[in-house]
Amino acid sequence: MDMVEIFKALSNKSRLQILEWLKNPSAHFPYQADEFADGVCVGQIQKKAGLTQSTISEYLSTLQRVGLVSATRKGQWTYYKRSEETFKLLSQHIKSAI
Amino acid sequence: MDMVEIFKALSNKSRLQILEWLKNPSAHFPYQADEFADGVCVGQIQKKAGLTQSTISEYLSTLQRVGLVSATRKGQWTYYKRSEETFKLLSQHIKSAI
DNA sequence: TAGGGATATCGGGAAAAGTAGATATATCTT
DNA sequence: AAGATATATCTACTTTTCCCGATATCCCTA
Repeated sequence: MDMVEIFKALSNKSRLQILEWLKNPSAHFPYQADEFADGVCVGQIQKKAGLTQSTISEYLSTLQRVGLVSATRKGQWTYYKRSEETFKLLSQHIKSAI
Repeated sequence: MDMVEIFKALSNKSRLQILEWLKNPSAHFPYQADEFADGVCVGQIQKKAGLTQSTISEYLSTLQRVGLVSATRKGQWTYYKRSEETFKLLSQHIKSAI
């Protein structure tokens, strides 16, 4: 875990917001039959965030690079969901190491 | 707790390092009779970090602004120490809210 | 009260991050 | 194979961060 990079990724209102939405997708995004098993696609997140497509795509890739979310490609869509394990480790790390 | 600002403060190698040192001052700084009751003074931190005095002073003030450390002025020295409560809250917040 | 030491603040140049528009790529549909 | 749709990447501009040197402020002691 590169702490500096993780904290950088978290140092942004929009990215934090996205992570919160992804914590409970059904509360924040339109109905999906699969109950968001793979997460939420870029377009939905973009619509809700109100930033451009390219910005959101980059933000998600930033979050993925540091391990806070994972991506699954399904056809023309890429679904992103939280990597809860990373959050757990991060929380522990803050308690023990930092 | 302004999460974005806290994460920004943590998004820097040197500041993270300082926080780690302050976690156990006697392991990282010269002997002090008071067992670091008020923390460590700016000069000691600066010497160890190898950055300029102005940079360290600013870094410490950044950490203080977001509540990660507290400062105590004693004569011409300012001692900084960790605010453990903030770390606890942060760790919890990451688990529950983000 | 003058000098000196410790810390804080100010001003700036280089590097990185924030964000957009344009374009490329991948995939689906017909 | 062509067009439409979803996402990723590239380029560029603006804002912020990283540090520094210089200077100001605070406090101690002779």
